[in-house]
Amino acid sequence: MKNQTLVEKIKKTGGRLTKVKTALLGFLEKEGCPITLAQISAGLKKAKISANRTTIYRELKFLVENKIVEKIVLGGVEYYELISEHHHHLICLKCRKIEEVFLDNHLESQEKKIAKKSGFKITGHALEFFGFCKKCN
Amino acid sequence: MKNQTLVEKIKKTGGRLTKVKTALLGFLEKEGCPITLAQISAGLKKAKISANRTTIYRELKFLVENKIVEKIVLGGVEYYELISEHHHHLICLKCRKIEEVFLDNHLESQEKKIAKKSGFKITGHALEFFGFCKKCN
DNA sequence: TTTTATGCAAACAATTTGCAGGTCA
DNA sequence: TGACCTGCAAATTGTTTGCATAAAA
Repeated sequence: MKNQTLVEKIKKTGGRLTKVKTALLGFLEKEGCPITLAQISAGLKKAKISANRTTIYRELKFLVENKIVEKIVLGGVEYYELISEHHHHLICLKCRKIEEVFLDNHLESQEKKIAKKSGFKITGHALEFFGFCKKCN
Repeated sequence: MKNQTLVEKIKKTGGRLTKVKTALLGFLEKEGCPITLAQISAGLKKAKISANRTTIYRELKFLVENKIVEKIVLGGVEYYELISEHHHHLICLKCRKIEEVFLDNHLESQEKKIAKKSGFKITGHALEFFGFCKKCN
């Protein structure tokens, strides 16, 4: 884990910088895109940090509750990713590769229109694109 | 179940118009928005169609496989809805009410832009808006 | 009558909890 | 040291399967 703000965030929660937490955050940071619990588990094992499955569940729960990590569902599969600037996802339906997408705030006008029509107060949105990546196409 | 095309769709699959299937489709039709398995289960029970949980799982699986019903995940919760014209969802974070939203601008220009930039061939997208409905706000 | 649907119990899988011992600050 | 973290086993929850029976076509 290189990101200093992450260390600060953990400290603020009262949590400790344990071996597993450090490795887990480092892995999420390195990947830079949403990854599954299975990938996390495998990644830690590969890095010789053989954390128990229970511990990983607990650690992820802690990170999600403290708004350091976000749990998202893409195409029916659960992923975890570090919380960062608002963005969307581009998912390959074949190899499951996931890329981040940044839009030039194009949904705001839509949101306003929908809010007016429906009476909802809109606080956020989620947008994913599905398709096939360069390799798989 | 009033929709005749649904009956036709079922016939085409070789499936039978059983008591449970009829009630299940009728319920999805009546609701007109995504509902959870628990809601389905409760709804059937209320209508005096006490289907076993196993049966509901199997029935929904059948309907999803035959592209009559779609399984979606909104804010971490699984829902089922009848497959219909492409649309998006508006979800109340408090009472969980879900409304359908139809956009005039179908994100096509965005998709083209992203496709060009990323090399992905984009085949679809999912968009949800979160907020608070008129009552809860 | 023949094939598919259903219910029950049991199997299976995923996730959570209790507790004893280990680790970090 | 004292509070938190970890691993193990057991409990819980959610979903699927095997099999005998009931119902649709």
